[in-house]
Amino acid sequence: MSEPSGPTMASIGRVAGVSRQTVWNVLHAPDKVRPETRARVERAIRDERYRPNRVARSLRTRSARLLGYCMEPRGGPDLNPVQDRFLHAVTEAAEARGYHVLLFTTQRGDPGRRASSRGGREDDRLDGYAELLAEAAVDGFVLSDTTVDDPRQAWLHERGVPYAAFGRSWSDGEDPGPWVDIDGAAGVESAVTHLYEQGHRRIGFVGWPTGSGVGEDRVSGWRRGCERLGLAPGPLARGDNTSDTGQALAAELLDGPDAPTALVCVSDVLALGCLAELRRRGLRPGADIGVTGFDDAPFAALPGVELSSVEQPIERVGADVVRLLIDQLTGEPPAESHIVLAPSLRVRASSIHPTTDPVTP
Amino acid sequence: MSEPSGPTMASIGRVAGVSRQTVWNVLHAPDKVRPETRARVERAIRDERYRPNRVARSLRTRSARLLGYCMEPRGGPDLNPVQDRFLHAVTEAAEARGYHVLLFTTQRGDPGRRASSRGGREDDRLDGYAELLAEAAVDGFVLSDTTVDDPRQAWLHERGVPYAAFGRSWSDGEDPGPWVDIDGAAGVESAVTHLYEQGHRRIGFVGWPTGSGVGEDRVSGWRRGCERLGLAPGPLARGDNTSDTGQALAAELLDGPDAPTALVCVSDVLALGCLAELRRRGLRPGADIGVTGFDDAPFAALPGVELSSVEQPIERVGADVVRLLIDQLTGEPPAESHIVLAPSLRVRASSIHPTTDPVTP
DNA sequence: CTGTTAGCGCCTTCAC
DNA sequence: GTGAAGGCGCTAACAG
Repeated sequence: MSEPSGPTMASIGRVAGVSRQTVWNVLHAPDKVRPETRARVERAIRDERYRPNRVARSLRTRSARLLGYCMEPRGGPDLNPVQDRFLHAVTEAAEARGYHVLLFTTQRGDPGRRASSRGGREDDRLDGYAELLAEAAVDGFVLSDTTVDDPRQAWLHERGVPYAAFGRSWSDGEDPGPWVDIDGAAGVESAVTHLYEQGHRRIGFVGWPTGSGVGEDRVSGWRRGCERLGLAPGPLARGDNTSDTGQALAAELLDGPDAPTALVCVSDVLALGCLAELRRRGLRPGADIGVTGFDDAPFAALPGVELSSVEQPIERVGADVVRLLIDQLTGEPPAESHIVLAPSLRVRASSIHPTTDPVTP
Repeated sequence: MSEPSGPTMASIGRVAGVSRQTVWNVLHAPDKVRPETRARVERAIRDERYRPNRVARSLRTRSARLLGYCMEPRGGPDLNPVQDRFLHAVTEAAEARGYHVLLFTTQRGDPGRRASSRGGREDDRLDGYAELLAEAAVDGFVLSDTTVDDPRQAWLHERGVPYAAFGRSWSDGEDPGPWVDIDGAAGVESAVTHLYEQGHRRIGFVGWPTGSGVGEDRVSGWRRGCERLGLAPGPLARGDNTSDTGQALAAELLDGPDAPTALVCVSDVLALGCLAELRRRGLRPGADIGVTGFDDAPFAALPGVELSSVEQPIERVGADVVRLLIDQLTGEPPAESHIVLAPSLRVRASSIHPTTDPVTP
């Protein structure tokens, strides 16, 4: 059970014939040590394969050098490719600054207290965020999948807990803390512009139900794009984020009074439903009706799908979120606290009008 | 900078008018404390929102209660839905036993030493696994995406580092350590059986290049299934895991001497390519040619795809891997060290023969 | 049952 | 430049 516990500063000191403080100096203030001594200590460090014990360091410095990240359970088939890439980016960026990511989950939704499990009496058992904090297991949190007025932001802000979020808070008044987000409006607008260039003049929008900050942001990009290009905004249909809904909404728009020749969709899943509806009607995506999605989900690039989509620079988001968070932890002056990154359209067959495309000389 | 540091055992003891050891007893050996005293201490713990400091505990017990997991960078569009779900399952299972997951990445492939970055001189800088170990930052590792004779297993085994893997080692002789894996052969065999029941008698296989343990396991399930059903194994084609390759392989098989009426594919990505080739030829998946995939990737369920696929019980795998690992850490008697779980076929349109299906009364 | 005592490995003044 | 001493918060063996 009791492992023979690796080398310590003391053991290195013994080997090198110096005190453990000299070992510390060699590691943290090398110029304060005479070259011969330093060489001797460095040699011992290498021979013994010494590495400072992270736990002991954390206890002393009161910093675990760990960033908490809550994994939301994926309900149903997850078509969102974002979480994986984001986590990888966050992990890599954190490592570059000597931090690691600690994963956790929460069963109940909100952070804060929750009812006791025994007797129904009020209890102070704390949920995931509060628990890790109280245990001093992490120094701060990385948030993602933030929603309108996300309770987590306010909760963390009130307690002065360092955090940084992927996704703005969308709150009207308050500004709880630092975030990085994608400029969804700009992304959608670029899709509108692209479709315009492909010859479309009647561009519809397939969106989510009202109330979602992300969704309204994207709608506004569609409106703005149409306006800028001198187009009357085409018809708009809304529904929840499933491809079945997308199919129904596409049918609704195509059968409506002023049928669009192109559909800009708020998500790839909805866009996929649109593609299905086009196929059902014998219409060719791109050639007959232009379609674009948002997210650049993995399936967008598949043969037989070939969906044009707005791609989010997730790796960049992860790196920036980590920077925002760790700068707080190290007391660095916060250069900026809100970062908006521009996404870019990936053009595929679903939005290319063959005749408009100047391929043949 | 210096946070006013939350409550400690000592401060709780002061509030409750007892020594900090009594506080410890209340937490770890409640029956050793007189009920009144205990009540007083418990009340103080709640009032102060005390939670034991994880870092201090770790230092003392020499156990970080952290499991390391290396995030492999995803090359290109990742169509594999597994990592996300697996990580979530692992995190949840770990939490249930008081552990958390620590994420890290490695730039270089193999664990072990790597060349110095300065001067080319041999250096003892250690990579991700070794580093976390030397720093005592984790107690063990969870592996996934293991390959044939994965170097990580041997490396960890040699050093006596606790670990558990998702994926058997596929090594011929040695048995480096505990793993959980999916019975790929059984999964494929169930696909063969299902296609047989749909009326197919000539069943081809679309596989990966030889040499992959996972791939050969699945091929063997196809052979076994055909044999058991008294069928001569249909034609076999191999290629790398892209849907373009899948399309080419499907064409090869369908144009070959004894064209199959059904295609069992080693992966969903290859199966998707097969579906594309069928569509190109005006053949209907299911009705004309049965197709099955493996993994139950998110896109398999999409409308317009409807691919039958062998689904892996990832959540179960995650839970079992964690159990195998933590049992080692706590010195529990290892009940078993190799767990093989049965996957199950999810039947969708791509493998259902309409006339064979007894729907109409 | 309760309190005393001694570290875990590191960081950080302070003397020599 | 180098060494000595104290403490972060917890665990654990031992006395009272």
